[in-house]
Amino acid sequence: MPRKPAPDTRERILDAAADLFDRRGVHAVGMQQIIDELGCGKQLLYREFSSKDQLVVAYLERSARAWEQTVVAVCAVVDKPEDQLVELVRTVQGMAPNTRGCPLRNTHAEFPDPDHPAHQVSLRHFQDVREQLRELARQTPAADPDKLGDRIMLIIDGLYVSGSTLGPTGAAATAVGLARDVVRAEIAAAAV
Amino acid sequence: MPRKPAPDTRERILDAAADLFDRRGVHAVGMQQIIDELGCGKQLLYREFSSKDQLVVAYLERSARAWEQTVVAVCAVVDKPEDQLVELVRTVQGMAPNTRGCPLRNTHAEFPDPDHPAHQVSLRHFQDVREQLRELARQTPAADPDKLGDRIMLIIDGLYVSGSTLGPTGAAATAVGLARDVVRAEIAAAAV
DNA sequence: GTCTATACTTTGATAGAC
DNA sequence: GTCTATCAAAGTATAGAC
Repeated sequence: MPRKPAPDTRERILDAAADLFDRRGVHAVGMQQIIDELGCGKQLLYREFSSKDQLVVAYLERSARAWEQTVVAVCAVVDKPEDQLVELVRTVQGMAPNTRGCPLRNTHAEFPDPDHPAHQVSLRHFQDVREQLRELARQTPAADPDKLGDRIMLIIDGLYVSGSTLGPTGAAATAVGLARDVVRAEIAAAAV
Repeated sequence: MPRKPAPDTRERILDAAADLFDRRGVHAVGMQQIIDELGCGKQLLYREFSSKDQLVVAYLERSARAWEQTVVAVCAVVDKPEDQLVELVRTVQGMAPNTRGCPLRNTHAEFPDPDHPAHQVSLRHFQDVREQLRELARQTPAADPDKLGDRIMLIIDGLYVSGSTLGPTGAAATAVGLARDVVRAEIAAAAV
């Protein structure tokens, strides 16, 4: 084992934790497993995250940030807002099949207690995403932007679920086409 | 009080278990809680279900049966297959907001291990539903029935997720309208 | 002093015995 | 129906390596 400067301890812990949480679920992963995976001591983990709940919250916030970055990346590559919406769906379609679904959705399902911080953080994320998609839709010439944003969100939610269970050839395969149709229809309705 | 005839023991146990599982999640509910809810002895429960896993499987199979009955009920009330698809979405929209989402989806998220019986039962259900929706779509004059069935499934999945998190005024509010548009578009495409 | 590794305490669950 | 064996996991504390 090399020396331990460990300035990026937090990130390394989150890397290991996220990998395990994503694959096996939060409840199924014990703190000891994360420690074993890291090859570090218990002290270090509990120094950074004083409880499992806090670790889970950090994991969720990080997953939420990853989504933000996805949106930023898509918007940087694609010009028109209407194409950005479709491209977002395509991006999710590319990711979902290899995973167990959206980390935030899965963790939300694992923590039904409304008082639990993990529940609150994920719920907040869903509200943010909805507003974000509506905002994006408002930049298109859609007749009803809020409706369009909500429909894209519905498609993304369904895509995550279908894609992670039935795989890329399941119902998820139709998501991008559906998104395109939805965007087109809403813009056509405005042109009348 | 009459002696123990208990022909419906299984159902009574499942009633109590389903109620708790639906509201708090499977992992969060202990066998003792179910027993307390029933007011019965532990023996009785373990006589019917020799382990928690078996109880969970029975709970899932029962939830799957409930879905089948929903489909049957909708098909009995509504005539045309194209209307049946839309009505199914409307039915889910009516149920989802008061619940924590689809019991099968939630439990699936709680048991990521592919070897776990709960995982397998729920996965099987998703495959069945997909085939069922495609079959229904084949009875419509849709241009591409399989695509139509898949899109309805995607909408239902998204609806369950959105409806149970953001509530009936969230993105879920657009689901029925979207389903109607999708059905119409697919039938219009066939008329060309 | 900082990090690893391990032992220990407490809690809560399944499951079976009486 | 209560009582108990067993086990796993969250945290805490401590002993020891660099």
